This record gives sequence, structure tokens and C-alpha cells, in this order.
Amino acid sequence: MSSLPSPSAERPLRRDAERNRRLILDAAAEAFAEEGLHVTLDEIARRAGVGVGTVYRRFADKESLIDALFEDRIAEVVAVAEAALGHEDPWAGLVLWMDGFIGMQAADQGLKELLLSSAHGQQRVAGARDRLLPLVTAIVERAQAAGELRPDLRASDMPMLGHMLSGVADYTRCVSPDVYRRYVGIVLDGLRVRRDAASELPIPALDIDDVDAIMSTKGP
Amino acid sequence: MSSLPSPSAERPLRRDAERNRRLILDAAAEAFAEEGLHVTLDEIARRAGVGVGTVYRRFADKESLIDALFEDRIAEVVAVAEAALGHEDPWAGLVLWMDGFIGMQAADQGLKELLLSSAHGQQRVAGARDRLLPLVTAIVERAQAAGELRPDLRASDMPMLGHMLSGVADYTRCVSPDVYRRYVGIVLDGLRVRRDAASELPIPALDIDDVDAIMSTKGP
DNA sequence: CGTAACCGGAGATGCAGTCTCCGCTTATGA
DNA sequence: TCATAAGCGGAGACTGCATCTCCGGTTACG
Repeated sequence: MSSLPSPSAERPLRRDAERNRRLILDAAAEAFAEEGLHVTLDEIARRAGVGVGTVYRRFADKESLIDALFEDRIAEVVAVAEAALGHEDPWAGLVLWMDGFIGMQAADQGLKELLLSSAHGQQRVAGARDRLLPLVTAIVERAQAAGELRPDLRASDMPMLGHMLSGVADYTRCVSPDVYRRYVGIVLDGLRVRRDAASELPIPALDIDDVDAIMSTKGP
Repeated sequence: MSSLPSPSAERPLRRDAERNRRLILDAAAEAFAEEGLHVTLDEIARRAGVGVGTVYRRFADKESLIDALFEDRIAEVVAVAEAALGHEDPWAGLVLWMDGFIGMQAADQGLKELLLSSAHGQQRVAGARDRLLPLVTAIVERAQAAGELRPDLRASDMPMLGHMLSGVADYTRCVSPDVYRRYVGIVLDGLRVRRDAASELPIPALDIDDVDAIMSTKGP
């Protein structure tokens, strides 16, 4: 009986096929994180050490692969928002949210494109955004009620702040993958209602040579 | 004598040719500003109402066209820096510089790409950057000496701040070409050493529908 | 050891951008 | 007025890139 194929149930893959599936998933995660969603499936196959055919046998198309990969990543973003809202200090909660939100996007270009563009996986991501909005609104309003966060900020500013800051992260990554946190620091200072001095930035400025290096890498 | 062709001197174009040259230049300026340097010459020809052939007869390639167009635009950037440094109030000078620098890039994607990527017109732009660096350094240090600007900011932060803010400008332009100034305001607040309250932002936040609209336009 | 499942990667397909070519049109000045 | 050099439009050649297919050969496994 067990030898009969059971069409509706999932038949386990042959061992080599399962191994390759994992190789592909891992390579894709790495590639999307480093390069963004525009990487070709040929490149992913190359990284995984398999042929393109193998990728297409396992995933109908790029979209399916993206879906399979990011299902849980976007749940993580929601988890970060929940953790931030759970923090006892309202301002620290906001900082936690910003750091997590931006940090995840800075570490993973693919995730950023998924969260910010609705070009892929509309279903899944739209759902996550719906769960996110009330959480972020609460984080913002709580910090405002505590008199810490500038009262004119709105939850709808978040995507833009996220875009800005993960944008620098992309821009500077190749030379210094952490400088972006400098600018998160500056923006957070800009979000406070009042302060007596600028907070200490977590990272020193790049020097001019590094900036030149960045610009050189950006085009032929 | 005047009828002899003078090979080294420039022979004036026939009137229709000259008219088309202008049409192309104007169309290109508009197209580069709106879409960035990646627009195709076919698109520029279409906007100018001429054939592609006409464009290629007048400009050897895309690069030449870009050169012809942006020669004075980048000089303008230098002029803004000089004006800012000339302003009597050091902080106001910095604000002037940021507004001008970001504003020009926000109004013209092509200029932004030229200033930030060194993919095109290396010569001309590199020269402008050399003239710019001491000016910006002076603007920054003067505002710091006045005790207004946070002391840990460096001139080398400018390209990144520019990238960040003109990045949001690009992102939001299609829905509201001015919201980016909101984020300039937040960043400027983050650059001050101390303040008693958040400054008033020049533009209200977008509402969620607008944000959704932006995301929808970013890719099918 | 037979065979169904799987593999690799060459290449078909489709699309987009740059630039050329040539038959036709037009400004100009003799 | 008209001869002609200068100019025009745009189809399409060429190139490069990304997606996805196909099939001869290989491999896991009952």
C-alpha cells in the first residue's frame, strides 16, 4: 500500500533532489540578500553548484522561489514590531523598531524590495503590511504620548524612512556595511522632541577615499 | 571669401537643423530630469518629435548628449555652495546648502545620478567634486564652530545624506513631488546640536493610500 | 540490476537599447 | 526659380541579457 503513489500527499523527494533543493534555497537566500531580487536564476544555479534546469524543475519560476524563501522573513518583521511594542520604554521601543526594521532591510536587499515595492508576492506581503500598520501606529503613538517622539510623525512616514536608510545601506554596503547606522542615528535624533546634545553616533564617518570608492563602483 | 567653408571654425547649422538641436536638448533635459539617465535615445527622440537618426546625427552618442546638457548644471551646484558659505548665519548657510543640493537633485534625477555615481562624464564631474569638497567642508566647519551643527558630522557625510534624501524624492515623486522636504526637515533636526522642540515640518505626512499608491507604481 | 527520477547546461525565445543606413524632403543661394 | 548639399525619419541590424525548455546522460533505490 505504501508503495502506491499517493498523488495528493507529498511524495518525498529522492535524496539527491532534496539536497539540491536545499542548496538552491540557500544560494537564493544569499544571492537575494546581497544583490536584490533582480539576480538571475542562472546566477543562483551557479552559486548553488547545480544547473539552471534543476532550479526550474524545483520551482515553477522566480516568483515561486521568492515566495518559498520570504514566507517567514516577513513574519519576522511583524515579530520585531510586536517586540518593540512590548518594550517597557516607549522611546526605546521605537528605537528597537527602527533598528530592527532598517537592520533587516539593510542585511537583505531582497527583503527590502519585497517590503517596499509590491512588485512580487503581493498576497503575502500585503497581508503582512495589514498586520504591521496597527502595530507601527501604536509604537509611534505611544512614544508620542510619552513626550519623546515628535508629534508630527505618522506611521505612514515609516516606509519612507525605511527606504531612505536602507537606501544608504545599499549604497555604502560594498565599502562599509555598517556606516548606514550612522544615518539611522542622525534620523533618530531628528525624531526626538527635544534634546540637549546630539547623541553619539555608533560609527565614524567614512573618509573621502571611501566615498570615491563607492562612487566608482556604482557605474562602469 | 565668406562662402568658402572654413573647416576649423564652426559652420552654423541650417535653420531646421538648429531648431531640431534645441528640441532634442530640451526634450533630453526634461526626460533625464523625470526619468534619470537611463532613458533611451528613442524616447528622447519621441519627446522631441524627431527621428532617432536625427538625434544620432547631432550627438555622437548618449554620453555626448549628457555632457552637452549638464555642463552648466553642475556649475550651478558649486554656485549654491558658494552662496551658502556666503550667508551671514552659519546654520542658515548649512540649511541653504542642504536645501539647494537636495532640491536640485530632487528636481532632476539625471543630475543626481551624475553627482552620485561617476558612471558618466567622469572628467567634468570629478572637477566639480574637487571644487565642491573644500566649500562643503567650510560650510560644515563654520556651522560647527558656531555651536549649531553636531560636531561629529563630516563633509564626507554629504553624499550619503544627499543620496538618502533624493532617494525618497525619487520614490515619492509620482504621488507628491514635495513630501521629500518633510524628511529633509527631520534630518536637519537631527543635525542640530540641541533644540527645545522639533521644528515644524514644511509638508504634512502622506496618508496610507498614497503610500500604497507609491508601492503599486514601483513594479507590477 | 532495471527503471523512474533526476541532472546539467546548451540553446530557443523574447525583449530592450544602441546605433546605422538609405530613400525622401527641404533650406539656401546663385 | 531651381540645383544641390544638408538634413530628415524610422525600419531594422546588432548586441546583450534574462527566462525557461529540452534531451542525452547519470543516479538513487526497490
